[in-house]
Amino acid sequence: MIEEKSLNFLEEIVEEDLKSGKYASIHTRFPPEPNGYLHIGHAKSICLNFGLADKYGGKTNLRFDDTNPVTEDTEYVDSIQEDIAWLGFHWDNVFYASDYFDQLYQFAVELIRKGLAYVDDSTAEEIAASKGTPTIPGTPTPYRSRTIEENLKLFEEMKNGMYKDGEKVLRAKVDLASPNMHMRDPIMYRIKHAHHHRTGDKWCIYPMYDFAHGQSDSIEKITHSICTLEFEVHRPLYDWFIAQLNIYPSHQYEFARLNLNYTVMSKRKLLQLVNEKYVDGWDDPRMPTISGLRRRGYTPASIRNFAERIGVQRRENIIDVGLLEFCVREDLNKTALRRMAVLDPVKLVITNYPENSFEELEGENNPEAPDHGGFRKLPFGRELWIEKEDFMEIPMKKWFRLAPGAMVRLKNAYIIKCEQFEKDADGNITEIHCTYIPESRSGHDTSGINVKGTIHWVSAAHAIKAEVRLYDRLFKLENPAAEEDFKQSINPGSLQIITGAYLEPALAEANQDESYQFIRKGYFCLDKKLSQPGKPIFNRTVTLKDNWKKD
RNA sequence: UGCCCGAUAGUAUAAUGGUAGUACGACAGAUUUUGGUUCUGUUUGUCUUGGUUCGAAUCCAGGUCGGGCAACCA
Repeated sequence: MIEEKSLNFLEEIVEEDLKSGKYASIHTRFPPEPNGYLHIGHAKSICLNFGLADKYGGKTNLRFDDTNPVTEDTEYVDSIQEDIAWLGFHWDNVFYASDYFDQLYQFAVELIRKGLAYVDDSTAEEIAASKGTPTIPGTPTPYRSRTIEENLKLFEEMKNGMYKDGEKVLRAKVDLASPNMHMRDPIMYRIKHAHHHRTGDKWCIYPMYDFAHGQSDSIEKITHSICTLEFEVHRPLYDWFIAQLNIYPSHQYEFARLNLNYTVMSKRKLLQLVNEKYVDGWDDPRMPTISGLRRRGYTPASIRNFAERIGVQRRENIIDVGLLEFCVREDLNKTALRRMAVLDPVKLVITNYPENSFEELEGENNPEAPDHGGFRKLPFGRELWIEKEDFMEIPMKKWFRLAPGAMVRLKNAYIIKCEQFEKDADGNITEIHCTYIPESRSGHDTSGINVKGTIHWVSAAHAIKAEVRLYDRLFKLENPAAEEDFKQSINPGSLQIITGAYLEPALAEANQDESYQFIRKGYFCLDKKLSQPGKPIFNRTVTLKDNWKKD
């Protein structure tokens, strides 16, 4: 039987609107402000907006909400488009709120003509004071009663640059006593003599969010304008402007934004991490940005699947990063090529294997793929590198790996037995001596010996050296944003750089578009920014799930 | 304090007046040449108090708790 997947509340609304004939088709939009890079929270919104349109045969616009030239930049415009495309979504149009500045100005004039807007000369402090408090109604400023003619003249003078920043604003005349603070004569336009990344110096007045967003939606005939919960109180204003202007009635719906534990999700905080060099940039692999996740090795499919699994609701939530990690493991397990890499090496000598003699073994590329994904060559010899942590001088209970006298399987090779080991003056293990069982070669094992443990290795004579970067969560606390200073909870060990890792030779042909599972260690990919031909740098995307419980 | 929104296992998310289900996690077992994958099983939940009803997670009322709103930010 086929279980029908239940709809989220927005899908229900859309289906109802389509069924009732309210709309023949739907049109959504994704409206980022180009003042920072997109993060995983935006990915949720992108998947929602584009996903809704895809599912119901509608369209989605990308619209840059660029009404504040002081914080916005084309660098962000470019990165945003790159990230959305990388996630696998296609927009119907790219628009900018600034495309509508002329139209918006006309809308404002129209409201002035209707007596629904006025120029206010008060300072920001005076306006704030006159708005009252949630429990005390606001009071009009002396400018509220200006005539329509005067307002028309002053607003045009504002546009023509006759006033300095902050000298005047245009306000909507709504209701100073409204219990909703956003209805107490909100500011529509402010003066900013600032260069805009698209309109240059054409304008010195810029519309506020409340007088740009809904109007832009309406101009584009957006049917379902989906935003996050904090804009809920703006909805009456959104509807008011549309009603007073009598323009296309777009409707706003709100959902709860994504929160992830052990990270921060505000552009302001992420910008701080970048500016104050706590990270390498917006695309640092520890950042929750889309570009960071991409550099880390996350796949578009894993992020889309994550967005699907977390769902859409109106209640506040904090998602466990473990779910994101699950999604990327699930995806990479199916596709990543298996390779061997020793991150923390110790020499292993097979004393009964001839010196200066090598043989070529084979290893499957991916046990999950049809025909094992093919095989790659694996040179084997007398001297190998293995992981330090795979040897214990005094083994603990349930230890399956190497220890004096113990036997393990070398992955895709032979069973070996540990005969002795050498230590330096400080007690560090420097060399392990084993004997191998010639009849135990993988695929041709006639030894009849069964071992519990299998470890990875690389031939010392053939290994290539590489830098490997291991990442941990950027913050020590589940909810760093709740702290007085979120930077206090930065995890000092979030990046571990290993310069002397040994990789199997097949990894010399590693390419940037592929993910690799370093057997028993995790999923890795080349760092697209720092890796050089001949000097590879690998990023750990995520560890393998570790069910082994010591003790 | 005024207005708005929300509350289902540890975390998310279903059940749309009729058996509280699913995923992740955790725990146990099977399989395994990755202590991976896969498979099986176990565990844990309707914020509270009333009301309506044959029947309430769902509808109503009061309470509790959490979030949002008083930027010339979005």
